[in-house]
Amino acid sequence: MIEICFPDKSVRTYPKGATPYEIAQGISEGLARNVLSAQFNGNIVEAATPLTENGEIKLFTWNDDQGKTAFWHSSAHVLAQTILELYPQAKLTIGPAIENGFYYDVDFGDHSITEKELKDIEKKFLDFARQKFEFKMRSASKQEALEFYQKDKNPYKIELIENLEDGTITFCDHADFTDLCRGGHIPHTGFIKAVKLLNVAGAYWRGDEKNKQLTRIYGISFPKQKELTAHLELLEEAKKRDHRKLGKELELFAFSQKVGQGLPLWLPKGAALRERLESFLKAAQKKAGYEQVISPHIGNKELYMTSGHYEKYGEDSFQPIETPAEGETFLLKPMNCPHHCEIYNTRPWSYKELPKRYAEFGTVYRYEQSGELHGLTRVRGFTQDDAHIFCTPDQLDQEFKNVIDLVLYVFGSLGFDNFQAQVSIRDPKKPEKYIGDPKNWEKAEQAIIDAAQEKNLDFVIEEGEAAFYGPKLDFMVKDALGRKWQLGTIQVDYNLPERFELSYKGSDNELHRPIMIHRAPFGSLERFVAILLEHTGGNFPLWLSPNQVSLLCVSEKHEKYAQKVLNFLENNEIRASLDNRNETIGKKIREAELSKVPFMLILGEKEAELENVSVRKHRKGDVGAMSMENFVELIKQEVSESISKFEN
RNA sequence: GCCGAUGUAGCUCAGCUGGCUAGAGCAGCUGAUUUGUAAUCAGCAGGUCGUGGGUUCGAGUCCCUCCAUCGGCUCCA
Repeated sequence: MIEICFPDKSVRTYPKGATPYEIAQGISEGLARNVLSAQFNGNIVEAATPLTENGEIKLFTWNDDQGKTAFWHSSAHVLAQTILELYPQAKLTIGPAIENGFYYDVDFGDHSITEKELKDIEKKFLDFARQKFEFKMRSASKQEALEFYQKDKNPYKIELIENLEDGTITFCDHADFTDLCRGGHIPHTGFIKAVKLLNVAGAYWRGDEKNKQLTRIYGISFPKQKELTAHLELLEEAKKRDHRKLGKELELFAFSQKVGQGLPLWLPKGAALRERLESFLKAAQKKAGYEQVISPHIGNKELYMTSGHYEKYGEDSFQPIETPAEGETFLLKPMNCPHHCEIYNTRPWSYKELPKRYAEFGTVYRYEQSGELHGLTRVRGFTQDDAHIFCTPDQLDQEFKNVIDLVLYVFGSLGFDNFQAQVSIRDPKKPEKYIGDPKNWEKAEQAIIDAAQEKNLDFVIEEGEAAFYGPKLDFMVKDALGRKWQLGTIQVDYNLPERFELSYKGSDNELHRPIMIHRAPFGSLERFVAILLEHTGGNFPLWLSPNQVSLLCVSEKHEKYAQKVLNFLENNEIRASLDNRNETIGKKIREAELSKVPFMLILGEKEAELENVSVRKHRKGDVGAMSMENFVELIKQEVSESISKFEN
């Protein structure tokens, strides 16, 4: 007999070799029917794994992330089985579960998969799933494993196995299909009632551009058809919040083929929105002791040779600008830091004067590969809400934490509460990617981790995500479709101060190197506005709304009164516009609603007579009549409420 | 940059397997209407079908080039 401890700390005894499925059966048949996988003594096991020792168990169903992982992992097996059935010449590589579904990377040789073929694959997939094939794990020696795939002429699996240790290799069989696998399956394929293969994409073998490009098939599966339908509806809903669609509809920004790809044009309403974000941050930064600076859009090549950026990105960037006079070479500014270093360098500094905090809404240009461009989130010309802090080693800790506070303040003000903090450090396997003294790197990485811990940030550490000159603390936010984007970023840099020979006079009357912090709470105005659009669906907080109030006259007769109300609002610094077209009031309201303007004022006979306004709120409807003064009060209150919310 | 898909009026979309002067709704313009909380009516105008080439008696439709966009991969100072 073995003793099994449950999450509620209760303990029961079972015969040796009992499986999680049988244990679930002992609790209830319903649970047993729904158990997808389990965790035993901290390891993921299958529902059918015999347990032979005492331990703690957790049973997972569809409602647990681990249950979903097992479900999708198993679905990837069925997809692989289906692919080999329909395309016997295909070579399987890897096929994991992901956050929402699963994929399988396959080498189809010269064949490319079409949409129609996906349908056929889905059909066969469900055919197999319905047959309730059990997943069975078994161990194999390295030799056996290699032989299996040599027979199969699959160089990818052979490469994978060659990197595995003998004795740790396991296979999973279901039906007559076998795959190299670490385990973590649902009991049988019959649980999978619905599947949708979402798209095909190219993906490099082992993620390396130099390797062969494989075909990746993405899919998602569910235990009920209804859940698949709901998921697809959710995706449709998300598309409505796409910032590219909203940006066009709300006339915020546009792109032009003539101007060039990845070069956004800000329309009046979008530019006004940006300006409000800028002044919001400028005010916060002024309070935090920043000073605004301005630097030009091009810089001498020498500048970027000094900074090291030329060596790193010169070849893969916009190419240098040559002047008519020989020997002059300029580059489009790809970042502001070197300029700010030179601003620091304009005079000597005493330790008593540090930290210096130079801030600039600096527009930079980067040659992003064409396939990388994506709406406003990845562009070739964008404006960073950049600043560089030059401080002494003693000040680093406090300065860094102050910046975290500033980023949290900005995110809080705009309602980004579900961000993910990420400490981006070096890739230990690729030291050649980074410049500077490893000792400084260690110091900087530790400083960031300490600060993140002290600020109680819920953070993950990502290897290989650091900038080439230093580690970062990044603030990641998801878009409507769940893709992660880096918004805020804080970076510690020992490198540029060295390269630009920055110094300050210490209390010991000796020259010392300052440390530099790069930081941008928004990241870039472009990306920030994009993600803000996707989060709000275009329903901006009142203080940011391009147009806060639309005045709608009932007929042209009331235009004069409406004009008076408009003047009154504008005198009170409220952004308002007048719709005096010869249209019905119903139509004007409809259009105002569609344009997502927060407030509408209906102005007709009654209002002109009583000198008041009838207020309608976006998505809420009629809220009744009030005096102009009270309406202005209402607006001001709503604005100050949303501002004060993030003042504390 | 790579893999795959897409590109018809300002916007959203029809246009079957190639066949008469390329259609619709919304937006626009003109006129009528002077309107009370999500679309008043009528008329008019608007497209060398992303670009350049090719196949064909004939191309929006088939093939190729390039450009742009979308989904991924890689990259992201």
